[in-house]
Amino acid sequence: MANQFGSKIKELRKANGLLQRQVASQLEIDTPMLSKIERGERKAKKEQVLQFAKLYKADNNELLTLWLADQLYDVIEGEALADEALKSVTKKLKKDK
Amino acid sequence: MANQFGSKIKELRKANGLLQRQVASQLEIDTPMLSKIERGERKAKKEQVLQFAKLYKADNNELLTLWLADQLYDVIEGEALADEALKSVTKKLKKDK
DNA sequence: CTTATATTTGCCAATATTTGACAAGTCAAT
DNA sequence: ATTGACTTGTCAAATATTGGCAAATATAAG
Repeated sequence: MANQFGSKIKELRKANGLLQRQVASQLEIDTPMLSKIERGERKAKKEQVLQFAKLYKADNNELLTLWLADQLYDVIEGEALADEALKSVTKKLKKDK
Repeated sequence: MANQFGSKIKELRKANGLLQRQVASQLEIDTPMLSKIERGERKAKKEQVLQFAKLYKADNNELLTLWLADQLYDVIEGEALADEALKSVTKKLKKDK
């Protein structure tokens, strides 16, 4: 259930000595929602990812990458052909660029 | 708009000398729906992917891979960090295995 | 153990997205 | 102008996602 992004922002919150209550109010969500985002039960919005980065003095791109990777993972989770598909899309990406 | 899977099954349909009407009835959908799947406007169900493979005497895994890759592509389309995210998830996949 | 605070869980209604179906459209060949 | 193949547009029904609240469960301190 947990995902990379959620684990990361939980860790960052602790490292910054903040409570869910404090962070949640900054993002204008309630603490149950933040709890769910941290545990990967809900997906953060892209805009919120940037807010996390700012609050925690973390790198935008690092968090955005984890956040995107989680979404990719959701697609291939449990798929036998996951790695083939990843190769295929990586290849296509290079081609189009 | 077009995607890899749609283009492939359209090509396979032609190669097998079949009309949308004929294929659609086999899959128990209407021709507008098949048209949309072929053009990437709608997503086929996994079960339908297998039906396509059977009808067109094509390889299950090849079609399933394209179909999955399209879904991955939808996630990263237009994202600046697409390749980073792909790397990240590829890495995670290897690790978990 | 009891209280106080932090986090998590469960649930629900509002909203948004996806779906399947149909009618009408275009296009090419005759 | 008619026919057949395919595409486009629209719609309501089904499904999924969302945000928020109330209640449950931890965690820590006295």
